[in-house]
Amino acid sequence: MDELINNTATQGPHNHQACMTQTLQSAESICAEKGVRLTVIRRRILELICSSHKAIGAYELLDLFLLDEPKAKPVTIYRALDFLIEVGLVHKIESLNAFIGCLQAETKHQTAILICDECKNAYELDASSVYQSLFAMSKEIKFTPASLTMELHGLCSACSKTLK
Amino acid sequence: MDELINNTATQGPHNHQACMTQTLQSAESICAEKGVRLTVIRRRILELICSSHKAIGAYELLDLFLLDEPKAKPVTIYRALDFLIEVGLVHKIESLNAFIGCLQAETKHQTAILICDECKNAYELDASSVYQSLFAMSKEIKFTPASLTMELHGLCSACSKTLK
DNA sequence: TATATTAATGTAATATTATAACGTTACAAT
DNA sequence: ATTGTAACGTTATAATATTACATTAATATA
Repeated sequence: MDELINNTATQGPHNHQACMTQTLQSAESICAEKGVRLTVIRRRILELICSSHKAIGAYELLDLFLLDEPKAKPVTIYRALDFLIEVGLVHKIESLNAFIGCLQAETKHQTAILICDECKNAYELDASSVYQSLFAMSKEIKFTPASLTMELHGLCSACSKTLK
Repeated sequence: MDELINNTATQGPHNHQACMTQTLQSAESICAEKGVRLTVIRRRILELICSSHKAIGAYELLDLFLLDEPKAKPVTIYRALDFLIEVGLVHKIESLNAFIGCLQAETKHQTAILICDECKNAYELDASSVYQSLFAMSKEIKFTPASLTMELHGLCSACSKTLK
């Protein structure tokens, strides 16, 4: 059944330090398993992305990364992002040109991204059923589906209340 | 029931001149009804976008527009695009930073965009059922949905055959 | 009809996002 | 140790999009 992925984050404050530690450990083992290299740079960029659940832009990321590595250039960030996206550790939010960490990179998943336009937090919702139905619809008209981008903008629970 | 919108375009060659004429006439009446102005510039940009079913970038559009208006600047294009999108005559494809004309702007619609990665033609599929189900899922976790971006990449019928 | 008001456009500059090209270094496999 | 490949450094630039402010056109109102 479809369900929310990073539910701790949506349900209010969570232990973010633990969340990050877990994400990074998971990233290590995923890369080990795939035989790809989570270098110091890549790991650091992932860490920066995962330091919150807000979507972050490449140049914001660069600004943060520059604090460690004063000579870093945009391409350093984009290369790391390409890698992290390829491996499935990060998602790009196309409607924002920004990036979020993936909290369930181990498992093959078909998710919709929920973006709060107020606080900018982004969540992933498992939407397999929706994928299936859209893929089926497209196949009916002989379209061969490859990849689906699904981004739902709106207000998260907390922000909905605040703005009431 | 969900169904393909611009099916003539997916099913093979269609009378594109008629398709465009109809789209532009429809645009005129939509703007009249809404009490907004489809100026010469806006109409021309819409015409350029609708001259094919391929997604077109803002600067490609500018190159075409410059043939008429040699002094045009990027902002001219973006302003027209903002207007056309606002009115619902054009959609932005976020995953391509490109634009397509909307073939059913009269009727309120909830569509997925199908993008052929080979020929770049883009279609709209009515996906109300998918919208409903995703909106419902998001509400279950107290997320207040506002707008949904759904872009399915793959291969259209014609290109699937060709590449076989 | 004159005038005020708002919407649209002109023009220049610049911000933001992303990639290309090419050299160098680090790592891994023989 | 040598060699091939992957990662990174460095510079430059491409591609996408917006801001700011002046001017003109359209519409509304006196």
